[in-house]
Amino acid sequence: MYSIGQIARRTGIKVPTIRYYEQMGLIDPPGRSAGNQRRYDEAGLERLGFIRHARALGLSIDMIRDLISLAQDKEMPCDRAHEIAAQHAAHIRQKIARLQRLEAELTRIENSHDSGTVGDCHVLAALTDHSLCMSEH
Amino acid sequence: MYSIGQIARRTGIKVPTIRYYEQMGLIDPPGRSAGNQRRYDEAGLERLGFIRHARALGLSIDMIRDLISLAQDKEMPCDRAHEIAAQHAAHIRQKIARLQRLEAELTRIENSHDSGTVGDCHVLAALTDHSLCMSEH
DNA sequence: CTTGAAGCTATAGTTGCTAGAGACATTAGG
DNA sequence: CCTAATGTCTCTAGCAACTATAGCTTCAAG
Ligand SMILES: [Zn+2]
Ligand SMILES: [Zn+2]
Ligand SMILES: [Zn+2]
Ligand SMILES: [Zn+2]
Repeated sequence: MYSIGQIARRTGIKVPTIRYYEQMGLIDPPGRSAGNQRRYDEAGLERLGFIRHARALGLSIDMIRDLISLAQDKEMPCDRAHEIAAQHAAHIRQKIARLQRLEAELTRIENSHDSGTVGDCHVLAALTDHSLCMSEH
Repeated sequence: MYSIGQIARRTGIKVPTIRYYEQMGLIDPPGRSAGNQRRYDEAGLERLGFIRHARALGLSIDMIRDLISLAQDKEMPCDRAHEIAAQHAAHIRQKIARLQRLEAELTRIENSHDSGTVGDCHVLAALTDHSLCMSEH
């Protein structure tokens, strides 16, 4: 039996975050000590490890809840898990593409040197005026 | 004189967002009609255009507020503007790098095929266990 | 002068936590 | 066994940058 602090140390998830995950329904409410403190078993530890890794990979709380519920029955087909992963990967790729467009514009803006006063600052002009941009973003 | 709705249409910023920007101190509170409705002039329109483009480039409200205040005096040196832009570009580059690491892992996970049941799903296993990952993320 | 669209304020919800307050529980040392 | 230090409890509020709703007032066209 682990206290919430021990679980926090072992998983690297902060104590309030663990309570938050419980509130969000990602973990089953654990048993309690005589004094009403949470006591976790190995299953709880494992579950939190899963959540930690899934969050580190960028999955949302909702996706994680779905994955957990469909992982309950080992006999079920896992298509939905693949679907969630693919959907998330697509989302990440979109984000990357958008950020790369921003990065290109920002690099261009960064490299435009000027006389050094606000009045004719190329950086400020470029931030103001999208028509100076080379692409959409 | 433009109403808030006209400004919204011209800038592509939603009406509640314009009011929010006013509350955040990004735009000077505009004059009001006899019936207490906001009335904007060209300066207000231009300011909102600046905010819109800066937000589209990913700058935070705080950065934008700083840029606006330092752009007030045309005679001042613009070093700080360059600094803010560079700082933001660096931040975007960091984000891209992190997302690319995630993307690599997710692609690997996506491409791992399996028998199709939850019990031995490679996707679920990979999401659970970081030791199956090829890199940090 | 009426009516429907647009505007007003204030409040709450979104996401994924994080930080505090104030009270109670546990544990290690003496 | 007692005490002090640390840990844990619940509840509430805050972050960023909006978005949505409710209930009301104002505007502009016909
Ligand atoms: Zn400059
Ligand atoms: Zn642009
Ligand atoms: Zn599978
Ligand atoms: Zn991993």
